[in-house]
Formats: sequence, structure tokens, C-alpha cells
Amino acid sequence: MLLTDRQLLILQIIVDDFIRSAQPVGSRTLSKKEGISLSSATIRNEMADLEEMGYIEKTHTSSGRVPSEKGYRYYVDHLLSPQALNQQDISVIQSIFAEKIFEFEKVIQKSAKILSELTNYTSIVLGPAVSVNKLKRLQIIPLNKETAVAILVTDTGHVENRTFPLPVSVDPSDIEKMVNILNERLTGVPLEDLHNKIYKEVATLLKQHINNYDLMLHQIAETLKMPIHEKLFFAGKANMLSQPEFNDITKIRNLLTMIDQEEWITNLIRSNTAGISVKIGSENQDRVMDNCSLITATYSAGSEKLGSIAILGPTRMEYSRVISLLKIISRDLTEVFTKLYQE
Amino acid sequence: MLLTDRQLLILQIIVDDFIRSAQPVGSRTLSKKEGISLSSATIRNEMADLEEMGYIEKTHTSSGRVPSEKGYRYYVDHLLSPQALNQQDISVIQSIFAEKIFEFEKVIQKSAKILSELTNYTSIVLGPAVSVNKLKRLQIIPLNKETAVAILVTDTGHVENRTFPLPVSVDPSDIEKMVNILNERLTGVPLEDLHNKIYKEVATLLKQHINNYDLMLHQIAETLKMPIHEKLFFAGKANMLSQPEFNDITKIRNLLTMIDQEEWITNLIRSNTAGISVKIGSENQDRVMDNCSLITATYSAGSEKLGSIAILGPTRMEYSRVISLLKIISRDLTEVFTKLYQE
DNA sequence: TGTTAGCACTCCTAATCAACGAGTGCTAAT
DNA sequence: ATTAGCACTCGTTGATTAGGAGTGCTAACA
Repeated sequence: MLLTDRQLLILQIIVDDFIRSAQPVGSRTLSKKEGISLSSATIRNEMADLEEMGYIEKTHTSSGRVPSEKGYRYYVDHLLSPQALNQQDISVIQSIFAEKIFEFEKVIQKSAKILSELTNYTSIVLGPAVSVNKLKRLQIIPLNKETAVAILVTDTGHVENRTFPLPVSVDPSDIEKMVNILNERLTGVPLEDLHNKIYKEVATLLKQHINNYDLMLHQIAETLKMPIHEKLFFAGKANMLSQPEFNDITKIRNLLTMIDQEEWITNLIRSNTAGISVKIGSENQDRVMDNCSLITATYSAGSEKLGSIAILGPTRMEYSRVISLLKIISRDLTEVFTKLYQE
Repeated sequence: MLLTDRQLLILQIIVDDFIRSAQPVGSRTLSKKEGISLSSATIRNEMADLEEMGYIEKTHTSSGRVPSEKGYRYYVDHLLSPQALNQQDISVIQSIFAEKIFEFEKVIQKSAKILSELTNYTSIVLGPAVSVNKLKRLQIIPLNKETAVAILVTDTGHVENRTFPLPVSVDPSDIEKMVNILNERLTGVPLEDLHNKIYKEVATLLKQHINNYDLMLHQIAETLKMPIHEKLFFAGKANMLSQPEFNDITKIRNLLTMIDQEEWITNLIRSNTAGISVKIGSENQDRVMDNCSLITATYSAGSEKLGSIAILGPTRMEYSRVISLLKIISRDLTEVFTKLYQE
């Protein structure tokens, strides 16, 4: 059953109004909106229909109407008018990229901060999966007789380091030889493949050149095997506390506790593979997200997806504005990283 | 005016009871405690005296008594019976150090997590000031024609990295020469002194060996000058939401917002230079901490202070337990790092 | 046939009030 | 010095009330 133009208009105004005020919207309020020249009684009839179709709900028998999840979904899919950002917002966003950028993480972190400040919601940014980056250089630096630190530099300029125990009485010159061979053979290999590659292709080569290579190699290989998690950045966690739908402390506690579980939130955000994704309430598959919406966008370098940038807010979220902001920032991030990575 | 033994006993029970129940303590409740064989009327008289001296307060004219800040202070200074931790707590703490440890940050982070889980308060750990660590090795790895990443390894195994722009058309062999000279001259120098040292002692030397050294050197020196902040780790921020004194959302929001300001919280925690410090309520110099206490301990390597470990909770905090836990963990951390750094 | 005025009804909210009880301070007796 | 007794205070709880916003339905209207 299709919605009439009038029903669409009413639905749109209800959602817009509720997003603004957090108060259920009544027929009288609606009838006085400009763009509407109907009596409250007519609107009541239309609202009854909209409710029957599941787009809006009452909080109690004689209350005004509130958008249902289905209503938000329809609103996001069909009624969203792309909102032009004002000049002030735009210049704030540009400030992210104002300084010359060399450090990946700083840009990401600053984006998260700005985004949460502009929206008053919580922003979450998932850094790039370092494990697909390619090795630029491996260095091993002995700290003392028993430990050394292995340093991996990727072609993107990311630096990973791991401390590991040195086998007893290993010869410094052997380490150097080994590192040279490893670099020769492993440069350009994605970090996640290093472990395999070492055993499959490099081990035999090392055997010929270095005494007692195996213990050392094993140690290094194990060290490099540890998974490299995508980094997660948050900003504005406390913003959730300002939302009227979270005046219940236990709700907030549950939500904040969940958010602190990096693995959970990473999965939630990573599932989006391209473009903008809007997940409303229960679409997020977890009860703690019942009153929340999550909007995610991705950023890339060239055609390769690097990471995601997300806004978590109440279902009563300013979808239009948030989507506009995410689009701009993800576009700008993509632009910057494309330049940064591919020169 | 000194407190009599009986007043001490009553004060102690009031604080203990209030810490446990979060409810004002009345004279009748007190009179029924074991160890007390006085009528409620007598206790009322004593309580009136204690109140006059400022150790306890009423929430309203006919309510039971609640410890004042002065009362907590006295309790912490004189009435605290060092609480023995049970076996379970101890084994949980030991689990921090169960795996063989090479990575500093992991231990710190795990300590924070365990500490917040054991106490149900918020734990904050301040990592060591990297800037006093001494340079073990400097490496410069060109990423492409325009940028390179500088890597600093300290004698403690900490790795810092900075990406910076390469001067145009710099010769790779010059970079190598330069790095060799810098390593030769700068090894053992604290990171915070690098910048000075480079200009004072190394510049003239480089001049003799390398063409166009100045632009490159300047770039490196500037790169190294950026301040290295102590890292800050949090765990259990959401625990604050479970405390009954924070059932007011705006209070929590203010507190959480403050905590998110790294600089502020760093200063708060760093001020403690040794041992255990207990700051109660307004002793923390900020209104948002009015109902909070902050207990900090330090950890060291040998005799050198590395960082701090802290618990933030309500003034109605389990001081005895928290202090015991902090003592143990800071002792264990010190032990581990002393070994790790000084071999 | 679509629109609207009118009206009874529902239910939330805020205010008022009384009953209760936990706790106090004070006084007088022990 | 201690304590029983008592009047008093004040927060909490529950019931009651009034007001208002909003609804659904019916009947009249264009």
C-alpha cells in the first residue's frame, strides 16, 4: 500500500519535528505548521492510517505520535532532503586538513573529534587495516643481551614494533645478515603474509648463510604473527549523556559498557564496505542499540578501502546533517590519503 | 581538641557503614553494632560532638550522619586498618604478570583493566615520561621521494616515530651518512635533549661531511622537537555510572567530560611524586571532583619514577581495599620494570 | 466524498495532602 | 555519665485531584 503525498508530508513533518524537539507530535501542532492547511481532525485521520501501516507510534493511548523504526527507515530512504551545510561547519571541517599532514593517525583522530563536536553525538573512527599494508622495511634493534625490538615500517608510513627475547648468545653480525636477507625477500609483502612467507621462501635461504638461524628465525616469525588490530578512535562519548532518551542511567551504562568492547564495536562498524550506511535501532542486532542509530561511511586510498568513520546517536538523530557531514569528511579523507599513499 | 577513643570508634563505624551502604547512619543502627554497648541516646550525644567538630554531617535536620570530607580525611589518616586482600584478588593481580612481558604498554593497560574490575571504580594509568628515556637508535627510512619516517628507539624499548617531508632531491647515501653520525653522537642522550644537542654538538660535525646538510638537519631536528606526551590509559569509565551518588546525569556528564581532557587529568595524577596519595573531594581543586576521591600510586624502575597508577571513585570509596590493591600493583610493576630496564 | 467542528474519553503530569517512620535534640530520671 | 522518654523535623510514599494535551468517533458541511 503506497503512501499518498499528503501522508508523506505528514510523516516527514512528524519525523523532523520529533528529531528537533524529542516530544511526541500532536495533530494540532501539525495543523499549525506552514505548508499544511488542514484541520487537526483531518490530520488525526491520516495519522491513524500512518500508525496502522506502522510508520508512527503512540507512547500511550492519548499521546502524540512518534516515528517508529519503520518510519525512520522510510524517512531516511525517501524523505531525506540533502541538507546544505553552512559555511561555518565547512570551515571547521577544513581545519582538520589545515596543517600539513604526515601522520595518518593524527588526521583520523582529529576527524573524530571535529565530527563529534559538530554533531554532539559520539563519533567512532576505525583506522586502516594495517595488516594489508606492505612491508617497506624491517629493522631489528637489540636492546640488551636478552631482548630486541623488531620494527616494521609499511609503505604507508605506519610503524609497528614488537619486543621479543633474543636467543642466548646470538651473534650481532648474524642478526644484521639476517635482517638484510629478510628485507631483500620480504619488502612489498603484506604484513599479514609475512609469517607464511618467512617459512615458505626465506627459511631455506637463511639456512645457507647463517649458523643457528632457526631459533632466531622462529622467534622473529612468531613475533610478527601477532595480529595487528585496526585502531579505534572515539570522540564525544559523553555526548550520549545529553540526549533526553538516555535519562535512564542503566541504559547509558549498558551502552557505554558495550562501546568499550573494541571487538564488538569494530565488527559493527566494519560491516559497511562502501558508501554511507544507516542502521536504525534494532537493525544493529543488539538490544543495547535499541534507541540508537549508527551511520557509517568509509574512506579509501584510491580504490582501496582503508577504514570507516561512524556516528552513533539516538534513533532521533539529525540524519540529514550527519550524512552530509560524513560524506564530506570521508570524501576529504579519501582525497588526502589517496594523495599521501600514491605518490 | 582530641577525639576520645569512643568517638574514634563511632566515627570509624559511621564511615565504614556509609561506605558499604551509601545510606546516612543513625544512632539506633550504631547502637546495635557489635562492639558497641551504648544506648542510642549516648551515641546521639557523641555524634553531636563529632558533628560540631566537623567530622560528620547531616543531610537534613533529622537525618542520620554522613562523613564530611574532614571525616574521610581523618579516617584515611588514622583509622584505616590495612585490609588483607583475599586469595582470589591476589591471583587476579598475578595474572597481569602471568605471560612473559616485553611490551611495556600492554602491562600498563592490563593493570588498568584489572584494577577497575577489582574495584568497580575508574582506573587511570599514566605511562612513563618517554622524554627522559635515552636514545638507543635513530633510523630514517624514506617512504618515497618526498617523505620519510624517523624512528627513535629508546633504551627502554619504546619506539617513537614521526613522518616528515624530505628536502627535494636529497641523496639517499647522504641520509645514511647523516644517520650514522647522528647515532654515533646522540646515543644515550635523553629524547628531550636531542634537539639542543643536535645544534650544539652535531651540526658542525655534519657540516664537514655532508653537502646541503643544513636543510635536512633542520627538518630532522624540528621533527624530533615535538613534545612526547605521557600516554594515558583508562579502564572502567562506565563504572562511575553505577555509583548511587552519581544518579544525577549532569554530574556524571561533567565528570566524564573532564576526564576526557587528557591534559587536565594528567596534571591531576602526575602531581604525586612517590608513595600513595589520597585526595578527597575538594582537595582535588575542581568542583567536578567534589564527590570524588582520587588515590594515586607511583611505579618506578629502580629509584627512578616512571609513572602513576590511580583510582577515581566516589568519596565514599573503599579506601582500605583500594590502597591495598594499588600498593600491590605498584610494587609488582616496579619490580617488573626494574628487572626489565636494568639488565 | 473528503473535510471539519464538536465532544467524550484517556492518560500523563504536577500539585496537594496525609500517614508513616527514621532520626534528632532535649530533659529528667537513674 | 548514661539512658529512657518525648516532642519535633523532615523525607518518603501513596492517594487524590485538577489540568491539559491529545485521541477517536460522530455528525454536519461543502
